[in-house]
Amino acid sequence: MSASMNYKELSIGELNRNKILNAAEKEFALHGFKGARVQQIADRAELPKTNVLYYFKSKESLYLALLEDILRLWNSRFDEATVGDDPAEVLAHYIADKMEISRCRPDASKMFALEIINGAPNLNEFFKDQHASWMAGRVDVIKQWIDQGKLAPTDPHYLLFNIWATSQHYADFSVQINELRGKPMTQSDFAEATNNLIKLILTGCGLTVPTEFE
Amino acid sequence: MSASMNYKELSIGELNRNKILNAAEKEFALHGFKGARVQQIADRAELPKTNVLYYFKSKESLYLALLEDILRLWNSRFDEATVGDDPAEVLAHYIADKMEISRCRPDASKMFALEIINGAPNLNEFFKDQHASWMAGRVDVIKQWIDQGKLAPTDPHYLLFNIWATSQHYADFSVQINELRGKPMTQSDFAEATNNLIKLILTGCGLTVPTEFE
DNA sequence: CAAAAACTAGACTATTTGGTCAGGTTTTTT
DNA sequence: AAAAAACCTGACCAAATAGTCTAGTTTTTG
Repeated sequence: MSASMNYKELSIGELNRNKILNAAEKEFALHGFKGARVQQIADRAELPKTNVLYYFKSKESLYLALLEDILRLWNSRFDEATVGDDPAEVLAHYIADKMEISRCRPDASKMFALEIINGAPNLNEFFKDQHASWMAGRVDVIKQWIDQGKLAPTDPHYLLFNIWATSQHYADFSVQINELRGKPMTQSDFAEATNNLIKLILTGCGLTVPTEFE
Repeated sequence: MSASMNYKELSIGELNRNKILNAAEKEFALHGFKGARVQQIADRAELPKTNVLYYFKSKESLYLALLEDILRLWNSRFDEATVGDDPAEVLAHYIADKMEISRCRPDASKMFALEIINGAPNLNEFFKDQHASWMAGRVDVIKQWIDQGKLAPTDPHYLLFNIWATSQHYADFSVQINELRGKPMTQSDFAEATNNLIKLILTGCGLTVPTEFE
């Protein structure tokens, strides 16, 4: 991007790159890496296929660029929580953040789900190590909360898995959810589901739901 | 299968069909319908590709045969529960059954997950209607339990979604779970996770965990 | 305004893919 | 044992696919 450009306007390149990334996210979310077709990404982006391969040198590099973007979504306030924080506040906000991602970025969630289901062939060791050490840190904080009697004794791993599973389900399984509810989830349905989930998890941990999520 | 055959021995055809179905379940679970390759299914089944297409006339019909098998897995005792039953017993067993599927048939669970994430293009209207009416019936029973004060008030839809999400997560995201735990889930880990989950869900519904799951 | 850089895109290619065919062998039935 | 049915498989084939090449046009820069 040229330096003379103000914040409003994007160069043609930036614009097309965004179009392609958006289209690719949808296609990869629908069909996974192997199943997605460059031509269909191009069609969705309303560009010739050659143009897609001009901006991203291969299907794989496009996929990887997207995956990197998506991994950044996972960052949250919970990352910096310490034993001094209030677990009810921290966990409630963490759950709410996760639900917000499911509502606003369902395709990102689906793409990540497919990557994991497929055996995570594109998540490199750096990311895995980073993720594992994040986990270790969070497990540690939760254990300390339990030791201090702030939280009912429970396995911290399972607690986190349950939070991820339930929140991501609203994105990954949205087709089934909409079919069974008979109507799509509105923003206020999401708010209701979020409070419901916070209540379930927090109650299950012996915590009181913060008033803002009641 | 010929009538003269005893229960022990399978005809060549039955044997090969099983080999193919097992191999295909793995491949479809890894790559989805579009991403799976007939050649790789054949390799995994240790048969020539032509042989796969001898038993199943196309990749699609193989996929559909498998999907039909998998949908039968979803049947459970909960299907026939009525308002007269004990919700704690019924839900605890339902959760335990779901966890057992995740442990024993992870690839079936993954294949189903991919089908839903991909927009359920192969689930026909008959199945969807059947599923929707199952849901309506179960929602009804749960509502009656709530009306009778057997269960804390909660949205029955979200309750079921949460049960599915958490239990299926152990199959669908097993790669991530194993990576973060640093070791694979053993059978007794599953038993522990099951009891943990039952406690979470039941406590969240104001129920007491049946002693067999404590 | 001229040169350079960025962008566009049709034609093409090498490879992969699902699927067919034809001519076999083996197993089952009568 | 003969006929029929079931099973096997190498050789193909047409379509689809990721990616290249080349010859442009447009935009940016000095």
